Amino acid sequence: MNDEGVVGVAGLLDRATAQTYASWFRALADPTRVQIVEYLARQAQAMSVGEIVAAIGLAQSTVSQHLKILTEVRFVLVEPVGTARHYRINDACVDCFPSAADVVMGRPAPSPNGTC
Amino acid sequence: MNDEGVVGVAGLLDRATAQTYASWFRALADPTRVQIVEYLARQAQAMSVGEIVAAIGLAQSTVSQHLKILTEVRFVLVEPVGTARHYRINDACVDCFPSAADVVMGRPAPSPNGTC
DNA sequence: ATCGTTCATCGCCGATAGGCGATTAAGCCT
DNA sequence: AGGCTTAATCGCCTATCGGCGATGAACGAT
Repeated sequence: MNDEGVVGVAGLLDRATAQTYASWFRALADPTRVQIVEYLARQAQAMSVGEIVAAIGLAQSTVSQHLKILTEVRFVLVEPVGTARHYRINDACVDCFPSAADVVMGRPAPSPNGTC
Repeated sequence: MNDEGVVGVAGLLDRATAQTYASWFRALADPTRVQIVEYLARQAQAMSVGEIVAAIGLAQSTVSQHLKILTEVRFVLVEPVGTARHYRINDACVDCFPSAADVVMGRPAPSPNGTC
């Protein structure tokens, strides 16, 4: 992303990286989305929208909108199954999102990330 | 926070915890704030608003507003020094924020957190 | 007391977010 | 074809965000 290690000479995090990280954090800036992601992360198999709606307890349109936001940043992946759609966590993000949190907190991530 | 490990029987993350985490993520949902936090995290000593304004390149009122948001979630701590104010990273958050990211991604944090 | 410096706060703006009901679209099944 | 189920999209609402200039408050120095 940047040969200098994502940090410019002035000691400021690369703007593009900051924007990417901010988009990830914004995707989780809502308690409902935090619950959805954490819920999906602990499920062995993918879940339908109906199941997620039942677990969350908000309107179907609302949950669908949250799922759209989560898929746009690829925290969550979709697969159409008949008339339903199965949502599951993106395992790549399970690794690289917490390491982004480390970077922001001043701990350069040692692991080879770039998958996300 | 919850004897069952922050996760209810239905397999949903505790709403209060989700709200707290969401407020943390919302504080970093802007690229400028991501840059400010990462910048402060790599500084040995606290920085004045003027120095941060110079580094960021936005209006003083804008930076001040961002700093207010970051202090409200205690990612950043303030100390008045004469007519200036020195901002620095909250070391406790350096530990507990990435572990919150782990929790959301389905990895229960093993470390004893509760400092934040 | 007055000025200069440093920073927070206010008011305004356009843009975005989050919730909902209603509607549309896409598959399945008779 | 017709109806049923599932889920995305649309439109509307209010609320919050992010940017800015201008103003105000606190302090040090003269």
